[in-house]
Amino acid sequence: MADDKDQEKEKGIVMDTPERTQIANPLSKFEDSPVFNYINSLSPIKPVKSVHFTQAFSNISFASLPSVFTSPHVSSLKDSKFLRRHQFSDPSKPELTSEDSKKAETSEGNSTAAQNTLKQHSDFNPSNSITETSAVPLNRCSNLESRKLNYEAVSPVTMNTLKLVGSSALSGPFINSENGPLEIETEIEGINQLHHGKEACDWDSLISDASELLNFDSPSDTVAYKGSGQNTLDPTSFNTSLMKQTNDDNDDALEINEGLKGGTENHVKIASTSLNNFEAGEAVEDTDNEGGSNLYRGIRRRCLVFETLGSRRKHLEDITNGSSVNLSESNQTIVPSNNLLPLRTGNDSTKCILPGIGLHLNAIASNLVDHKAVKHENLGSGRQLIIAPSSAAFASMGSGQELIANMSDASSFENDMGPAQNVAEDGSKALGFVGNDELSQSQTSPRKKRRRAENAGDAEACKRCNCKKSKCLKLYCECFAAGVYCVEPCACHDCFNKPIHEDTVLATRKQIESRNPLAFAPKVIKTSESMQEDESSNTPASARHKRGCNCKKSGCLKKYCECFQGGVGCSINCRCEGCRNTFGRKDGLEMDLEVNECEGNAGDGSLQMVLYNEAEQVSATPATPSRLGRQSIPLPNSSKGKPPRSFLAIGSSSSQRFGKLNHFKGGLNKQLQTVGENEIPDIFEENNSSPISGVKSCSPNSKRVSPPHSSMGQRSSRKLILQSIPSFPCLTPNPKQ
DNA sequence: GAGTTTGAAACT
DNA sequence: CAGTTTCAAACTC
Repeated sequence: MADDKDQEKEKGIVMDTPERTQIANPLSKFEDSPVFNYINSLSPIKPVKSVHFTQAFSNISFASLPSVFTSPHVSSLKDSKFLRRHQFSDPSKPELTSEDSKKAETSEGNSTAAQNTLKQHSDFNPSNSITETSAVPLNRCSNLESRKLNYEAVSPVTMNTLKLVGSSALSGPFINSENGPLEIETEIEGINQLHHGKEACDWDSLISDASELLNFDSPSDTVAYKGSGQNTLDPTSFNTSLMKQTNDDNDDALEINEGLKGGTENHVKIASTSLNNFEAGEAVEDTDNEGGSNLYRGIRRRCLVFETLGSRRKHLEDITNGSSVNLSESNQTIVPSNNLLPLRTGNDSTKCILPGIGLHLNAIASNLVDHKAVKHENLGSGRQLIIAPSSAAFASMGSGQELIANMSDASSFENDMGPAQNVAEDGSKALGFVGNDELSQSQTSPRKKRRRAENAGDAEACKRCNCKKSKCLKLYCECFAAGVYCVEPCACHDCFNKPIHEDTVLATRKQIESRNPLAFAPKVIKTSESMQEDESSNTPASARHKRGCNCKKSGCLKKYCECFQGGVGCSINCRCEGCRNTFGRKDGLEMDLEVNECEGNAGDGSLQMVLYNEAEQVSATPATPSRLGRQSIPLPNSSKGKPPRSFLAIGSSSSQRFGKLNHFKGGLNKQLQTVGENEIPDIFEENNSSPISGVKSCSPNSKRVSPPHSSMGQRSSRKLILQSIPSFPCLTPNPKQ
């Protein structure tokens, strides 16, 4: 324990939680046990140490976590999850260890049990390991946490050399407990809902869907990996495990975290840990070939992002408190360009992608990661990690195709799963983003970047602002408005919309929200359900602009018009003049026509394709821009946890399907962001009862779509699939359209 | 790439 | 709430 404290001290983290002490005793006892000693003797690694560190680390993580949660809304959701996991992990670990000890005691060959477990892991049969991991304790205890704990225990073994006997031992029990994923899923879902429910309540007034969205958002994470089906790995587990590892093996951590220094190490470590997790995930998932795993990773990443954020925050605080850490360094790491470039040599870059992105992106990233054994060596900080994806991650990638190819490869193992498609799609977007980054480095012109991005990604991969006077702290700034930090590709001047200025950003957000509580709410909200409510809209479109447009000259036919930009028809709320919005005029005539057209062409594959693709794009894109590798701005809780619009998905499936008949080419990008986001939830929501049918009918890729549904449809993963599926077509390298 | 247009956001 | 200004994206050349 002394060692632990020392380490903590070194890291500038003071962790003397009661939990720790509590844990400590049992552990020490355990360590003293002959079995433990025996095991230790067998393994070159020193379990005792590891155990201690694990605890310490958990504690550390604990400490850092709270800071993470300071950030509002989206983060809060995930954070909460994350936090929970950690929390549980902490307590559970002791249990686990005790369990292990128990097992060891019971088992004659004390070492045998451990060895067996180790073997299982060491054999590295990904599927096996995964299964085991996933084989969560059936206990309805519904403790994801418990599961997570289990995962934690397992993961370390799998990934690193079996250091933790206890963990390995633990895996044993769970192996048998393989439960239908469904059950687990439900559990998870329930939990998620619980978590999200809180957040949602704030929103409900504005958007009834918001709650769903929220649920969808994070749940999707869970769902995602649930959906993956059998093999569900808990990201957190990886994180924790990795964390442990990092603590245990400073060597490893150090290696990974080269360039990180002293006080920053804690945070950095966390980040790196997450990266490690990815790696681990890779190992496990590589063989897995299931989209779910990817999705799952997405979750992890997301957590990572938040985690990193939190850690970063804390880190900063620590630093300010006199820690040896170089603040500037940490901050700088945020900027991808510096550190990232060196890093990425081909494969490495892929890992960078991981950072908290949307599911799609996550999936992409995960895929990439899976296929590429990457080392996240230079990931200095969480931030870097987060941002890395954009610039660094793809820096190596020459062309979008390349990226896509990679992605497709990665996705290929997903077996025609929607996720794979998503991946590809995302990849293209990401590519665009990447390309932008690349370009950004060489080219200073934002426009150029933008164009490049568009070209490469086909859709604006992410938001890139060009603010000159607003400091990116006003809604003028697209990044800020979208609830994301500006990244390198942005050509903004005097930008304050960066993690470094998180406080400022949050304060500004609060201020703006105080003025307009819905300022950061999605501009396009689903109205399909509310169609009845929203009598103003006769149109079939299910989404409408929140406030409506005020166009005078554009006729609502250009992206100047927010309605058009959002891919939604104008509504009664609009004060536009001469509205000719192809997605639906104020009078709703156009929409009706569109609907008829769509329906009439139901038999026409091409037409359907068009519709579907558009819809897909909508759904897909939204996730990417903000999530694509960019750190989302933690929303102030005070704001009632309104998610950044990018995160808020208020579905409008119908609008997508019908309203998008129009050939909206230029405006898709943003449209996607708002509507698209919305779309997903909507589909999810509306199609819940008969999810697939709706999609299938219009989807050109029905094949791809249907399989996932059918196979996974029973699970909550279905939601995820739906979401991902839509996105696929547009991004695919060779969209039929 | 520069300049113009446009409409949202911010301000009064 | 209305009018004006500011701003940055969208667009055009």
